[in-house]
Parts: sequence; C-alpha cells; structure tokens
Amino acid sequence: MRMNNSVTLRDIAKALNLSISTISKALNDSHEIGAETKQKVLDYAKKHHYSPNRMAKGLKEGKSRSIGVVVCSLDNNVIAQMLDGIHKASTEKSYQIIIMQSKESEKQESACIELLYAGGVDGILISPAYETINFSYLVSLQDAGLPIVLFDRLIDQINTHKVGADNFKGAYDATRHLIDNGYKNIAHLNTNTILSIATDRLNGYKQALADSGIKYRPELLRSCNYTDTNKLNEDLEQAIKYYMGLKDRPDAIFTATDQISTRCLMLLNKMGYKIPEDVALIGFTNTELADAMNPPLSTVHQPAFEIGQFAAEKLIAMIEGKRLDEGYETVMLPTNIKVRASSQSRI
Amino acid sequence: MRMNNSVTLRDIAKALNLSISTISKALNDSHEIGAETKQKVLDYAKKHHYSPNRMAKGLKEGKSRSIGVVVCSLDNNVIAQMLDGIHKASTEKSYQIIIMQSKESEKQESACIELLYAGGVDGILISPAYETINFSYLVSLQDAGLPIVLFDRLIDQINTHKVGADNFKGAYDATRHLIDNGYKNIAHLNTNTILSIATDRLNGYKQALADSGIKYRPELLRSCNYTDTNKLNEDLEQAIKYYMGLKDRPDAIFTATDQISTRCLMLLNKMGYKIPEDVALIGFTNTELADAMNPPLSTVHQPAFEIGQFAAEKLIAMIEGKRLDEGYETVMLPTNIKVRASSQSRI
DNA sequence: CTGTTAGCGCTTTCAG
DNA sequence: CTGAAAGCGCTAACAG
Repeated sequence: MRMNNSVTLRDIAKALNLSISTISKALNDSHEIGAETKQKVLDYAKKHHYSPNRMAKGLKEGKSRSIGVVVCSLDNNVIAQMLDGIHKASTEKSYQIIIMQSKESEKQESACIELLYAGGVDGILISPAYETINFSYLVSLQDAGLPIVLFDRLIDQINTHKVGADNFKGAYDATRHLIDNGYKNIAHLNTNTILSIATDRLNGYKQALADSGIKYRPELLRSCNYTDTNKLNEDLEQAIKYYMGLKDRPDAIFTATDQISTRCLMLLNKMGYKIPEDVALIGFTNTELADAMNPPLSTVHQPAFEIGQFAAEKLIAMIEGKRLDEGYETVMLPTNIKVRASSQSRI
Repeated sequence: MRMNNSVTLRDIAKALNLSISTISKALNDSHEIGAETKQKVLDYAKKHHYSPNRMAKGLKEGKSRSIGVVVCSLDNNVIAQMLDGIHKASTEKSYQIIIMQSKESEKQESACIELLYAGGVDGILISPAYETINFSYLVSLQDAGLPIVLFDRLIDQINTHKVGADNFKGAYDATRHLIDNGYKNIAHLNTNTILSIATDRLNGYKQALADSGIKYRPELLRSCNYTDTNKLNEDLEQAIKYYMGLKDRPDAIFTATDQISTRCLMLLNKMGYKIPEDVALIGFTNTELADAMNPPLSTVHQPAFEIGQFAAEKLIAMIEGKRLDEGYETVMLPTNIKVRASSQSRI
C-alpha cells in the first residue's frame, strides 16, 4: 500500500531504466553519478513531483525529523508567540513539530512526554507545567540520549540548554518603574510554583525595593494557585480583598504572569477600584490588547517569539550532533517595559 | 541505527525465545496466539516500555497517523481555541497534528500544503488564507485521494466536509441587537476576501436591517485589507475617519473579525470617540479580555473549540475509510452574542 | 560511474 | 498455535 499516490524511487528507476540506488544517489547529489544522468533524474523527479517518503527515510536513518513541544496550553498569547518562533526555526531546518499540552498538570505532562518519545521524536522542547515537581522521567530520557531543551519556564533539576526571558531584570524594571513613579507600597502577586520563573521575578521585585531603600513586606506577597482557572480567580479575588483590607494597603500591584495581570485588572474594575488612582498596576503579559484595556495596561513584555526560535535552533543543533561545546548554556533574553496608563506617575 | 534506544519486536523475540511474528501478533491481540504466550509477551513489553516504531508502522501501512493543519496564524485567540479542539480530537484517536501557517498568503499556503502532502500526512484540515482565490491545487490533491476538511473559513470551490460557525446568524443577531438597542445607522466593517465568511456575515447584517425595515446603505460598508497588519490598521483608520465624516454618520459599528473588532475599539479610543455614546460597537472575537476593555466589548462569540474538534473528527472518519455517506456535509455551529457596555441600549 | 544487496521495524500471508 | 519470509521506500556498503 503506497502512501498517497506519490512516485517512488522505483517508479523513477523503472521509467528511466536505471537502478533504484542510482536514482537515490542522483537525488542526493552524490559525486559518483554522472552529470547527465543526474540531470535526467532530477528533471523526471521534478516533473512528477517526487518527494521522498518521510516514513521510509526516517525508518532507515533512525530519526523522524520531528521535534516534540510540550507547553501548558495553546490558548495563551505568550505561548502562541513562542510556538510561532519554534515553528519558524523548525521549518527552516525542515523539522516538523508535534505540539502537546500539559494543562499545567504534572501527570498529563508525563503522558505527553511519553507519547512524544514513543512517537519517535528526535528531541523535546519543554516549558514545564507549574505543578511539576518531579523531573526524573525527563532526566531519564535525557540520559537515554534524547536531546532536550527547556524554554520559557526553566528549572535547575535538569542540566541542558535553557532559553528564557530575563525575568529577574523584567521584575526589577517593573518594580523600579513603579517606585520611580511615586508608588511606595508595592504588592506582588505571583504563583505557587517551584519554577524559577516565579522566584526570579520575586527576587527582581525584592532587589528593586532594596535598591530603593524600601523594606520588603512579606504580607504584600500573595501566591495564587495556577492549575485551575476557577481556583486562580478565587485566589486572586481573595488576594485583592486582602490587600485592600490591609491597614497600610498597597498603592500598586506588580503581577507576575499573563493570566494574573489581565484578570487582576478585570477584578479591580469589577470591585470598583480606580486604576491607577486607588491602585496602580503593571504586569507580565504580551497581549496586543493592553492598549484597549481599561485603563491601558502597563506591561512587562517578553521576547516570546525569539525565545521559541532560539530554543528550537539550540535543540536542532543538539539533534544534529553539534554537542561539541562542553557545557550547557542558559540564555536569558531581555524583556522590556511598556508603560501605559495603569501605572501613571503620581508625582 | 535504532530510533531512541527503544526495544523492538526483535529484542522481545530474542529475550523470550519466540519469533518476531509471534510477538507482533501477540501485541496486536491476534486470536492465533495462545493465552499464556500472549501474557508473557505483554508483560515483557510493558516492563521494558515497548512502543511500536511509528516510522516502521507507517511505512508498512502506507499511512503516517498524522494530519496536517493549515491556518493563517498561530497568534490569534480564535484559532488557538480551534487548534485546541483539533488537538483534542486528534490525540483521542492517536493522530499527530502538523500545524502550518499561511500568514494569509496564497503562495505560502500552497507551500504549506505541498510540504504536508510531501510529508505524507493522511489528511488535511484547512482554514484558507484571506488572499486565496485559486484552490485548484487543493482540489487536485483531493482528486488524488487525499481527505480534506475545511474549517472556520469555508469556500464553495471545493466539495468536501466543512465545519464552521453560523456566520449569517451571528451577524444577524449582532445587527439585530444593535437595532433593538435603539441604533439606526449601523456600519459594517469587514474584509475584502472571497471567502464565504465575509459574505455570510454581510448577508446576515443586511437581512437584519431588512427585517427591521431599515434601508441598507452601501456607503456604510467598508472592506479592509487583511493580509498585512499595517495595511489593516491604515484601512481601519481611514474607514473610521470616513464614517465619522459622513453627513449621516453611523451611530454603531458591527465588525466582522477578531482583529478588526479589537483594533477598531483601540482606534476609536485613540481618536477620542466615546463608546457607545458617540458610536456603539459589537464585533466577532473570542478574546477573554473583552471584559477588561475600555469599554467592555460586546462580542459575537464563535464555538471555536467545537469547530476544531468536529472538523478533526470528520477528517479522521474520512481517513479511516468511513466515506460511506454519499454526500458531503456542511455543519454550521451556532454563535452567541455576549452583550457588554460597548453596545449599551440608548433607549 | 552504475547496479546489487542488505536491512531499518513492522505486518501479513503462507507453511509447518 | 507458532515461525519463516516477503516487502513497505529508502540508504549505503560493496561489487562490477
């Protein structure tokens, strides 16, 4: 049973009265084939839309020219942009990508990885779920020789190439920006995960406070559950109520993730707080709709496309055996602050 | 060269002192294998994490258990939701999906399709680019036996299963909603494409006007270029300026696509028009951020996830030979209107 | 320079 | 009930 109805090497061989291997070599531009034969083969192949069978080639070569990508979700602007970057880098090197979603669940993430591995991918790009604590399965695959690159959400538990945003700097800049605009009591809303993405951002926030001589107040840090949207909303609502009920209540909030940033804005509006008069807001997110919001939302923008692209390039380099460099590298691409009305200066 | 380090049938055969074909049959639960042998094989396979090699299986069976998906872009909330649905349906039937982006370019779209076909996909799910006029390549592949299902953006030029939103009804409802809320001069902003998605929405708009005894004014229809974001923004800005400069200027705008809806809101804000006092707004889009906007944007919501899911199920049914039903089917899933402040009643 | 052959891992007759 | 063998389309060693 032939795939599609496509022409095979055999068809060309028969038509041209040559052997299969001659055709194969001609198409692979082998030096041991004569110029005119080569031309004849190439012409025939082009004319009849020959394209090599991925399966056969993959089987023979022991690789599939496909890479697995594991993300928490497709329906998220930052991730869509990263996937776009991954997609670009991959197709450039003619790799296919197989995308899987963990939905922030450790269990589902393992299932994705297993499926990808079983499916014979040549390597895996992964941005771990918030929930994941145990990375031993991933490590075992790595030990078994599977190239793995981490992107966006990085972890220390696994030693490989990593590509993410400079979260410390992004958080530092955002906090600093609030301080420079006259805000003093700055709350930080983040997520309860062991991923460095959370601690890096928290540390950036703390450092900015310290550098400005503002004491860090632990009661201004709230960590929300991220696995379930409903739970997240609940946690956020509670956090905001808690903040606004404090004696010395915050005059600004710095939010750590896309979801938290936008939902926080909605909730503040819903509860009737004026932004930035009652409380200012700046947060991580890449949505183009920040300008359309009420009020326009100040954001920390991540180079999502570039993160994806760079991570994919790294992985492909690993797959293709360029494991030459002794050590693994962690790359942090710069974020940048986009100031809008939600963090307007009160000075 | 073996894929990964995975165990093969041969490994199991050697270990158990059986033949390869016995193992194969045992794993496929063939009736011609004894119960205890079967058990022994299954146990060993499980213990050693055996999983069949996709490439080999695909080569043998002449199919790849993968489906190609062509969309205009990844970075779009409606599409992300559709992909999510496609993904769910596909993984349930253990098909992999290969996603390609046309970026609204006819040329790039052809390239995507060619790549997918060459890559040996078992079928193609496609939502055509706005720009595409010539569908002959797709038709020729279909004639060659490749199953194709259209989703989201449907066209008449190709005869197959199609799954989309009920765009006529969505547009009708949106326009009717504006009329019911006291708006009389309703403009319609859409795109210049031959895709039925545009004409259906236009017709729904016209029908709602007719049913309410309002005369259709052609000067209130503007069609924007959609291929290039910059061009779109320009066209939109011009259209709005044009509308607002009219003697009998519109008191409401109904926008036909995700991009147009959100950008239109931004532009109106930027130009200083009050929504809905100066001009009301309702438009197609699925963004969760409608509530966060200034003002909260009334939307026509498409069942994007379901469209993707249903389309994928149809395609897989076709692939698996259930082409039994004589005719092809076009399914229109219902949209629903989400009323927010941007189209508040002026009565 | 061109052809023959073996084999990647799997399914599937066909024999035993 | 189990095994041997062919072949899916391709590459690569080895002959000629």
